[in-house]
Amino acid sequence: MGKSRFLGEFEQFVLLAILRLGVQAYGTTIRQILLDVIQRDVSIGALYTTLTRLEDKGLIRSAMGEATAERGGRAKKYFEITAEGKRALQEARQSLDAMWRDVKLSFVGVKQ
Amino acid sequence: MGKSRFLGEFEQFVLLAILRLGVQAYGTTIRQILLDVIQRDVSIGALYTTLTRLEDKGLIRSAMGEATAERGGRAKKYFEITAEGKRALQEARQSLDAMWRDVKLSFVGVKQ
DNA sequence: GTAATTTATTCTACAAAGTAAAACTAATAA
DNA sequence: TTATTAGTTTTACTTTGTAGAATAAATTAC
Repeated sequence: MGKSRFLGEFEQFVLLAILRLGVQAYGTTIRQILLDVIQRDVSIGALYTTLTRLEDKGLIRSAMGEATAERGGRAKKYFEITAEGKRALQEARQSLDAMWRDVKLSFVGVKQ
Repeated sequence: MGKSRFLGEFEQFVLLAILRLGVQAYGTTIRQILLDVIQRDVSIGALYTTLTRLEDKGLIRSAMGEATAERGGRAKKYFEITAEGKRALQEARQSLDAMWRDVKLSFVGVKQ
């Protein structure tokens, strides 16, 4: 079992992107979600590096799609989050929530 | 001005710790908050490295306290967050919120 | 049937952030 | 004048973040 390290911020974003894409999460769509939702324009190579690492840690798993492409192009590699991945994501969120709790009150000078 | 990079997760935690400590944020107290609130036990050296980097990026500023210690020991270095630091923190939060939005609904199998 | 074209993944290399351990500093107390 | 105490800096290394180029495997157009 993966030595319970912490999730990096980008790793969290990627996990969340996979979750919201559901069954059709693969390189290009994940990258697009990141761009659409948080305007984060990351190179596709950078994204795959993170995907590989997340899989090595057991936080996601992947499966190659059938080679039934219509308009040319290589087969897609689909990703989904594992139970451990969900757990890691929840933990990261809980920590951040805990740190933010009460802080908002004293956080003057910046509109929320 | 600091080339608007993204905040790492630990950097966010440190900024939040400083915010909630208010006027008495310095090495030891920041470390203690991290331990109390999110059970993150980081070495003091690691913390200072991050503090230094945050200051270099203009997200916090520091000031040495008067040498009026009572029971021996060196003067404290107090930290406070800058306007830019608050902004960066807000942005990081907004991105994470945006990515989490709607995800909760499809997030079955893990108690929230 | 082979050379584009298209869609996608993998590799390589480096920068930035996370982290610990040891060294150092500057006070007070014995 | 040497401990002791409370605190900060330095050094060194691991992990994450990131881009760009290379590669792969399909389809389509001569």
